[in-house]
Amino acid sequence: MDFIIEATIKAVKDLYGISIDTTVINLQETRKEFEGQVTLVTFPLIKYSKQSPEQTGNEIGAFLSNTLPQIEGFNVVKGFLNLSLTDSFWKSKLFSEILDENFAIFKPNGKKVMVEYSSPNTNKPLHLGHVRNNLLGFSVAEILTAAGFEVVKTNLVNDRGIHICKSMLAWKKFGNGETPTSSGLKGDHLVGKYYVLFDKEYKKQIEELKAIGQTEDEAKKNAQLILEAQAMLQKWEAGDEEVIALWKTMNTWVYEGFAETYKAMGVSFDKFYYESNTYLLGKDIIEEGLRKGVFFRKEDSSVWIDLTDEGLDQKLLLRSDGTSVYITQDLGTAQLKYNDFHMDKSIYVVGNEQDYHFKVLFTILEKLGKQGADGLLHLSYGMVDLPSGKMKSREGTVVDADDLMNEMEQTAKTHTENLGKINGFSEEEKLELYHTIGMGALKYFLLKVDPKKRLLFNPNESVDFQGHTGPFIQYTHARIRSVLNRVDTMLADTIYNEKLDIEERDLIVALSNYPTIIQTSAEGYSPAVIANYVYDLAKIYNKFYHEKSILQAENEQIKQFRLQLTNASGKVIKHAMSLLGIEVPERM
RNA sequence: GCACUUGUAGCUCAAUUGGAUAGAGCACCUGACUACGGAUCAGGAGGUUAGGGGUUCGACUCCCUUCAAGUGCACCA
Repeated sequence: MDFIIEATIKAVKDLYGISIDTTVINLQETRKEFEGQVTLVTFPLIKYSKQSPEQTGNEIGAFLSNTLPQIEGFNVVKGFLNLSLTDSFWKSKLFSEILDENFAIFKPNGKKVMVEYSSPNTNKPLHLGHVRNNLLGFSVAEILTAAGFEVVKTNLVNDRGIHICKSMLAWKKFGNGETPTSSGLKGDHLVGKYYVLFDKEYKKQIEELKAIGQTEDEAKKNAQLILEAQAMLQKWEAGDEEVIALWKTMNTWVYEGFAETYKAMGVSFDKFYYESNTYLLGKDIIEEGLRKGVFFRKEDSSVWIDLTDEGLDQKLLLRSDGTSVYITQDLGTAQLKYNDFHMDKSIYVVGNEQDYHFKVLFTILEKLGKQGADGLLHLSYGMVDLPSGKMKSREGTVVDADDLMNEMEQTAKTHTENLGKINGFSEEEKLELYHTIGMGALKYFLLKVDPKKRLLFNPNESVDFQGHTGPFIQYTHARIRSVLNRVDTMLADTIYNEKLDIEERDLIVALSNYPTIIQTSAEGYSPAVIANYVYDLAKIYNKFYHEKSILQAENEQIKQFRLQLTNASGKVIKHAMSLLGIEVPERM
């Protein structure tokens, strides 16, 4: 709508003799209850016009409809100037933009962005919280790619530390050599089972110690199991062959399990980083910071940074014994990633519980003057809560990712069978469809919510398949395909003499917004923008579909025109859904 | 206690980033042509945008304040 903005600037110049900036021009889509498709808000302009908002609207409206052939009429309601664009404008919008094969395809912008997401621990299987993280990360990567960025998806695997040793130790003590093969358990679930078992046995020991007079804190420190786990960690760090071998074995099980889950979720990565390789990094950055005077050393020789000027605290960066803390290795890893890829932006998809950590991390990197520091972003998302509150693995209230996905497929199966519309599907096709629909429902459910907001998931009320849902949009696509599959000749006519019906025009307007929507969602790193758009689009298409006959249209020209509209809608729906990582079926 | 985030219909979410009479879905009620797929469409009911104050032509949006919920404040990761 740039031409309207330009013309408005000219209008203000010609009418009132003042040059204005584009920023004071506020264009928006006209509300349904009024005539017109584009609305100019006149309030910001009245200080130049020195007229009432109505008067200003009328004067600019008259100017615009006189100078712009695309505008056929206008009306002013309060301070809002509603512009009606001609049919031929909207038709050419459809024929020359929307139906063009390059529609909504952005040229590469030459910028590289890294999206780090997933980043699991290798001591237990993934749960619903991870699912949100993975879907968000993947979708944001798709959206940025569509917006013209070169995207590198990375996964920083937390594969070492005391928690890993806990499952290792429990397996060694109580496992009797159990393996995924021998037990039939998925690798990550098997390892997770021993993590839980460790906790159970550990608690028992704590109780025993308390019974003989130790305090809670003492008991936690002195319990045999935790001492053994700590000893195991030390052995791991010392490179003890036996411990390393066990670690490798169990991690391999976990990776095999994760690979399955990732595949089911439909996410992927370009580069894996492992903390077992990066946990010692960062010490040279400590030296650098000390040299530059950004960090300081206390008498006990621990190293700190003072961030009180930034409204943060003093932060420990290196212990008095010279060993690193968490943020030390994050500093090192940030440097490593930059050295590897030289990206312009680096996005960390991590829950909002780490807001403070990332504020500190980014501030430090900035203070050090690190390259790429200005492109760092914490994509902070809200926790997934159950009606009972937070998920707690130790209390068994986690929603397991694999279980959840299976349930979704089962529900999809039940719905589909009840409707009985898939005659002729092979068993394989059926399974694929159930997966597509079940995951569509789940992904849409999680992605339609603004990332920064917390999300409530009620396992007892299954995710809907009707209304504002993934399957609703998938269904719209399937119906579009069904119509298109019934015609054997589709002409690419670009001449259309009939008057546009409201439903047709509304659809063109919605379709034409798509590139802007991609832009907006990329700028805000928000798949929810796409999700809400594609739902609106599907609704508008369904309205059109219901009101207008396509195959039985009044004449062949109208039929062909509506087929093209249908075709364009199907393509945009499919593309937008793909940005959410959701597939759309041909039939369902 | 301090810091950050959030609070919109009974429930789950929107609101073009300060614009019109705050919109959808679910649930509830009513209706839909012998037509291209009814996982659809149309209509009804449902709101003091947590409360109060302020800025503005205009506030769900910005500022102050009270309340409520969540998260973070380790020589843990």
